[in-house]
Amino acid sequence: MGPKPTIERRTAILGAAAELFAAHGYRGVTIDELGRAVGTSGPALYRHFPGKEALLGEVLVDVSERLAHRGAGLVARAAGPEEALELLLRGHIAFALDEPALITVHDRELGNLTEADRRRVRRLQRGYVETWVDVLAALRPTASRVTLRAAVHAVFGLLNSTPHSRGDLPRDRMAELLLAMGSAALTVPEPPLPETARPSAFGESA
Amino acid sequence: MGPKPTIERRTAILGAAAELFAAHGYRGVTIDELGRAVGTSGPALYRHFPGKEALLGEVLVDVSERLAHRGAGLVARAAGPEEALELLLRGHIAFALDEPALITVHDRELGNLTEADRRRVRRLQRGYVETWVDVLAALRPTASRVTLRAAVHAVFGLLNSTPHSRGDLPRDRMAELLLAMGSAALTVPEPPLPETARPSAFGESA
DNA sequence: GAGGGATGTTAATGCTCACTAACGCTTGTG
DNA sequence: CACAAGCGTTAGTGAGCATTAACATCCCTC
Repeated sequence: MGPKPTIERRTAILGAAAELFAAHGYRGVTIDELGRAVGTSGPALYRHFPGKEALLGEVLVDVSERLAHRGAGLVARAAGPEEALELLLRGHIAFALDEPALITVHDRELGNLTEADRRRVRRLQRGYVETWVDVLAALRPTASRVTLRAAVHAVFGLLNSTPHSRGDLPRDRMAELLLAMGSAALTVPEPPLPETARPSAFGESA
Repeated sequence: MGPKPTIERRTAILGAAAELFAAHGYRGVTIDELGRAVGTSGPALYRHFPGKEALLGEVLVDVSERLAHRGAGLVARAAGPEEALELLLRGHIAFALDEPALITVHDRELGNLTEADRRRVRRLQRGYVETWVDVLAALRPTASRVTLRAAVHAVFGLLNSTPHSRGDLPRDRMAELLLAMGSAALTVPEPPLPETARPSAFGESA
């Protein structure tokens, strides 16, 4: 065997890739930097991965799977939609706060994936979004799924802003804040989520 | 004079740069693509700009200035903080919906700027954020500015998600939705923006 | 204790790309 | 009418970088 357990090296590389891609973008990171980050030099990577694209693919597929699976699991074990929504929010917030690099890469690097990887990631993302939409649909039966989808994406934007924008706020304070803001945004109080224009009280043809 | 009014060409190049940088990232766009997008070929760019970095710089500084100036103007002409906040929200939403490429680039490409340009853009961004924080501080005197800053960044994340996530929702519907969600997020109802832990009723030393 | 596979290392190799050179057309002005 | 400036064009040119080659080492197995 080689100088280091091969599995450790693999995961070390994936971790470094996530960090570096998040910090400088996929295109802004070189193979040599990646190698140096795990204590080897450049081309040693090719003993573990077929290439740079494969690295990004594995990172993105992994994040997407974790989000989608955890999300589905949380909803499954929730008593009702209210609880499910809270669990989804808390779960996503914890993820965003604890793995900022993964969230950043997940948000930005879709475009640098192989066609095949991109399809896989998109499918997983869609599934995750639909999990949220299902829960919301139970809570707001009058809103269209199109609207709910847009709302969910908007809340993801809110929650995922964390890696870039968390100031001096301690982690848990930030988590509370995001939970409060996300809940509030998804349960808009007065004019409920704007729907298709109400049909005129006078019928279709004037 | 040349085949085209030089000013038109300049703005055409900047427009194409914004679109292309938003679509493929700064690093993912070549000078030749940029030229082709405005009907010339590659190096013609250098008749108008000193280089690729300068292009990105001009785009980003311009967006940041427009946001900051418009924001300050809106607040100045508002009657009170409630109205100011609504104007800020509506203004930012209109910008995000009408210039998705600019918002995207503004969000993602800070890291590819010259030191000098980055400083300028950061200063403008800070100013814009402080405009929002000032307004919010008037509305929620008990919240710390640190918390308010975090909340403002989070709402920017929500509003700026539009370019990536707007589904089939028509523009104006989306605008309403974002306004409702943004307002709700910034005026969290029950547990107000979480603040530093309330000092124990029993005093400091147990 | 010899062989072989898994890992690494340092030198190519070859492509992409920002930027520069060298040269041409067009147009407004003396 | 020259002619100079503005604007473009097509060929370099040189750096950066992913990937591959060729060669060394270590450790597990027989």
